[in-house]
Amino acid sequence: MAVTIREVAKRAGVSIATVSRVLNGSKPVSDRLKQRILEAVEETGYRPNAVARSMIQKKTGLIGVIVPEIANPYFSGLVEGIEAVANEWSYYLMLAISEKNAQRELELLRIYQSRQMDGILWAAAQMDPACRAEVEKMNIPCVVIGQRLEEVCIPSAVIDNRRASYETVKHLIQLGHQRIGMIHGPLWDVQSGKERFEGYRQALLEHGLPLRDEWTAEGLRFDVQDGVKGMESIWNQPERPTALFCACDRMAVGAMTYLKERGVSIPEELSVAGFDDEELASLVTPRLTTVRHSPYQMGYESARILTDILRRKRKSTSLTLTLDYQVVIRDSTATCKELSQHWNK
Amino acid sequence: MAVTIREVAKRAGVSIATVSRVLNGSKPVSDRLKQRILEAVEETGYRPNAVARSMIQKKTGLIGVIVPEIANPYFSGLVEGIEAVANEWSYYLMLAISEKNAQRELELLRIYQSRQMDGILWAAAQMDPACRAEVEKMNIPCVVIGQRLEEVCIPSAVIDNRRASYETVKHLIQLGHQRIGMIHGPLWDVQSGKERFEGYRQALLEHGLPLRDEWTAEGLRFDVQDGVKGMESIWNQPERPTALFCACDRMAVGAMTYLKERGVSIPEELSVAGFDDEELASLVTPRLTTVRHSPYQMGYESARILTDILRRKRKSTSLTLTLDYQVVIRDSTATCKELSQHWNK
DNA sequence: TTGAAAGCGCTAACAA
DNA sequence: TTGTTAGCGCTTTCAA
Repeated sequence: MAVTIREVAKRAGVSIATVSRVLNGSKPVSDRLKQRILEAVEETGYRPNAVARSMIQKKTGLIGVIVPEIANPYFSGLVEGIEAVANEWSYYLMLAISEKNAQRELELLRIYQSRQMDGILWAAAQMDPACRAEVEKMNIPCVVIGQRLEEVCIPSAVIDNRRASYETVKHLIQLGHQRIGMIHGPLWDVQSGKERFEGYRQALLEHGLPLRDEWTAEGLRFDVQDGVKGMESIWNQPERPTALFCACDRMAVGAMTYLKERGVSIPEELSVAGFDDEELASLVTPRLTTVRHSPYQMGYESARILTDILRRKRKSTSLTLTLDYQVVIRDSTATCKELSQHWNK
Repeated sequence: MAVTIREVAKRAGVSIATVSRVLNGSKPVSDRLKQRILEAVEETGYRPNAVARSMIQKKTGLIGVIVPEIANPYFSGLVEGIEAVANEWSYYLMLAISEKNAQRELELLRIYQSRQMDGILWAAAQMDPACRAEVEKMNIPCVVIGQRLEEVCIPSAVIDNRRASYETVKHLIQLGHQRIGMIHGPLWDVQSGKERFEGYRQALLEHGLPLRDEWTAEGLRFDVQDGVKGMESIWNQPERPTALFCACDRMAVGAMTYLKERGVSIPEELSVAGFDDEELASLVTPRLTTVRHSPYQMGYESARILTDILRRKRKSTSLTLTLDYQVVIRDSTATCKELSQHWNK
């Protein structure tokens, strides 16, 4: 049996209320008793039961975090940013992984309600109707990360994936590329899948360039292997693109790996651009042109919004915080060879 | 105010005990009442208060996890492995980051006791005496990850870092290298710092090779920058090593980056080996020789030990689980040039 | 099969 | 300044 406040009180010869007051500094207690109580605490190794306290105070000091996965620098960076804010305001985190499974996400939202989280941070890959309904009717403040939710009264933090993709593809176009392919993610993934693809699509359309199925490939897991496979299918087309945009750096690196193994030189024969600017991007050869954004900052800002709400510094109403990004041009993209040959004529 | 069991009971016209019995299936309840209660639950959107339940049952179903950092593939892999086990046995996780700060680790151990964790998983970078004392006297089962604790009665999971380093350096020696340097981590980091350095040291000594200060460098953060700086100081020595062992892949990649920028070819002019085999290792050029081990498995196995203890399938006594590793030879290490020249004479 | 009532360990209102 | 006591929301005896 763990030591309780009763035992400490008995040992110090005071009432449990006095012990509580000393430990919480909630009311003045004479130095003499304080001394005795502190000694009794020390002797018994008493640790106040935070569960009992939560029960009375109707708050747990806990923030529930839901991420699709964690062994991915994007989400681990996110969690790190969240942890920084939690630490700052003395909140503690519960962490669960949804595996991008809507059923599981719903279950987790319910479990976090049951467990009386003070707030919830939810990095949602998609936005399932049942989950959305749950979040809307739930009476725990929740910030959704990576999903715009303007129609409902839930704050969220995102980056403008579509615009970032658009700009990256535009960079390729400005280098003279006319045949631009893409390895994209699953389109049900609203943020990194759909929006990034749409930005690509829009850039091509607006510049009157062809959007050809043979030059696009879908990867389901945003990993290196997706990039290898995607590149293989694209590279085996009779007519090849001169530039490739990938929905994430890992896909881009996979594509580069495929090409390197075949002695295709980058960017001479194919320009490649990625997205995310993870550490990897500047370590591969050639260094990857990509979109830099900060998952840490995303986590930090989302958690700030949540703690602001919890501290009643802010209302829990609709709000979409759009964070910055930056297209970082490195060595994997270059002027289109065909174009320069054209000039040389 | 959130809905309580009282409200559900009133609505269904039964006692709160009956509601509890239906929701927990703890005792038989007539179908008629069961029906009414389930409806009332549905109508009110009642979510049982898990905090109140924990209070009575004296268990929370929570596992407290402490890691030094999370935006690092080693620890995020670890957490993923832990999560898999937690999920399997319906435990939930609390996650906190210690930033390798012993003071903070102690605080976290106490907070987790206060918060009534059923068990604790602690990835300790060092082993501070105060923390060790806390863990020993604590009456919550704890598994320490990455620290051998045979003297105390605490289970732990580790890999044999010293032996893995030894073997990697031996691989370099077998390639004919006689002048072998190392970029190591801080020596207070028992696992990745001290043990890996000792393995290197032992290999040199046993083979009668020189251990020279000018060929070793210490990095404090196990990052790419540590590798760049370390390589710089080593490469600027009048006499240079022909091979380099690094305490982690990032350091190795940093060293390679430094050399590449100076047009030094790897492995011709310098063989480089790393440790960890993170994804990065097989994506850089040349692909890195390194030590493969699995943080996921480490997390999984540690969590298994803990859940076994919690399910009373295992006693909470001393036990050190040593996981496997494997030296993966790739393209960044090759026969010592000086040796082959020697042969060619 | 059901209900009444006694706590779990603590905080906070009320009394002294 | 200190102690007494009433719960927080639930599970689990015990009795009916």
